[in-house]
Amino acid sequence: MRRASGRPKKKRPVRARNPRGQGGRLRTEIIDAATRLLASGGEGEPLSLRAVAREIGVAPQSVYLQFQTKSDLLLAVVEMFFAELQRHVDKAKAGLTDARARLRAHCLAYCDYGLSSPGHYKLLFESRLTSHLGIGYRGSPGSRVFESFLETVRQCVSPRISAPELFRETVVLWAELHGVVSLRWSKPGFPWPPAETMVDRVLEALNLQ
Amino acid sequence: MRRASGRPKKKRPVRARNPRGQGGRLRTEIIDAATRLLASGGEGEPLSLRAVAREIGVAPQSVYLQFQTKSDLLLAVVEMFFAELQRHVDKAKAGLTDARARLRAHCLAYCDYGLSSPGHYKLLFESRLTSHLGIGYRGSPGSRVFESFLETVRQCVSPRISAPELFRETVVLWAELHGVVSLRWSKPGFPWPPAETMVDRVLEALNLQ
DNA sequence: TGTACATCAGTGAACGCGCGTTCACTGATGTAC
DNA sequence: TGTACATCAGTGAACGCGCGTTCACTGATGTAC
Repeated sequence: MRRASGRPKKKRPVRARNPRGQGGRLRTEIIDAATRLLASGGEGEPLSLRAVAREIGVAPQSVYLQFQTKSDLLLAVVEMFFAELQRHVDKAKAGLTDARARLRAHCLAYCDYGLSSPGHYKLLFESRLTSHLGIGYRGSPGSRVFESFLETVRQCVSPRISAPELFRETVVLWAELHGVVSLRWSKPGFPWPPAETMVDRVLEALNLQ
Repeated sequence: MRRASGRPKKKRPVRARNPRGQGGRLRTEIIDAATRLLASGGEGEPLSLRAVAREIGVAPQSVYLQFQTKSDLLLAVVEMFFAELQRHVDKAKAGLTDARARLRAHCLAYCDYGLSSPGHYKLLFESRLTSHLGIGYRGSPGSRVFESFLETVRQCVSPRISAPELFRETVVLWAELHGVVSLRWSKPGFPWPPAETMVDRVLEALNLQ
């Protein structure tokens, strides 16, 4: 995914403009470029609108034809990433029927997403950019992801458990998963046990395995 | 801690230069200013050398009299913050003798540090700035903090536990604490249960309470 | 005791950079008549 | 079938900003003789 040249000197790669009536394609190109940049520039640098334009070979102003501001672009990217995460998790569970196997697959896939796409994960769950983008809980781009996680946990616990208890168990588990991913990127020099080991231990401790 | 004026327009507040021979005082002033800026500008903005100079009322170049580069300044700040975190945790445990009470106090103090000083916590445990500052494990500014945590956990488990098992239990617990703090800042709109509730649940699950 | 000099804590001015954003413009393509 | 015109997908050029860093300089204070 990383560009061949260390520094892109060429400002204007060849790029045919979209056919008349297809200007909206640029929107997808922009989001894709942002995705690529965040995936490759794994160091965690913040995304710049100009870098996205450069990546596509378009003038910086052209981004404004599709997004009102940089924040709007980021919001669109975040929505894409949450959908991506959801697909990743769903795929991992596909075919599994045992509730506990499904939960374990869900947890491991969540970690895998964070560990293989740090740029994407950090934008979703660490960035100051997204915490003030209006992403709260109800109806937020991430809420579907959380709700599917909660349902997956529900299948592993007693049906007589109270809603707050289920919620608490889910959130405690989520915090562990986030810690596994986030700390690993924060302290790469630390002798981390495999993510799988940590996930299995917490599932066992919470009596979910 | 927040500055009275929204935007500091005045570029040159009155400031007496340090007496001859005391130029090194500026070093402390710089670190203090960085501490203040990170504490108040809680939004999570990255620290700039020029902002630090502005905060003290000194020219940007003056920082170079005390630090070779911005990274050196950051390293000094990080060391300060780790020491600060250690003091915070030690203070919470002071006077407690029961091993499990001490561990619980340690965990709650860790969360409290992260929740009350997000700027400091994020620099220590979320920033791209520090993960490449040469902060690994052995001998790193943060290793003392981890080792004291590991010792505190050790007092709560069977003396026959193996070293890798103890290490794993400690790391799993740490990941949970980090998740509790980090996710809360990342998703302020989410209906989080109290940090204490989550800490107590994971301690119970890990049979440490 | 007076003075030349070294030392020290800083500053003035500038460098080149990338950033988000705005305004006026271009040039190809389709459409109305 | 030809042509004037509207629409559309973009660009040229510039704005003001803050950033890390460098180089040459200043002016007060202490010290050697």
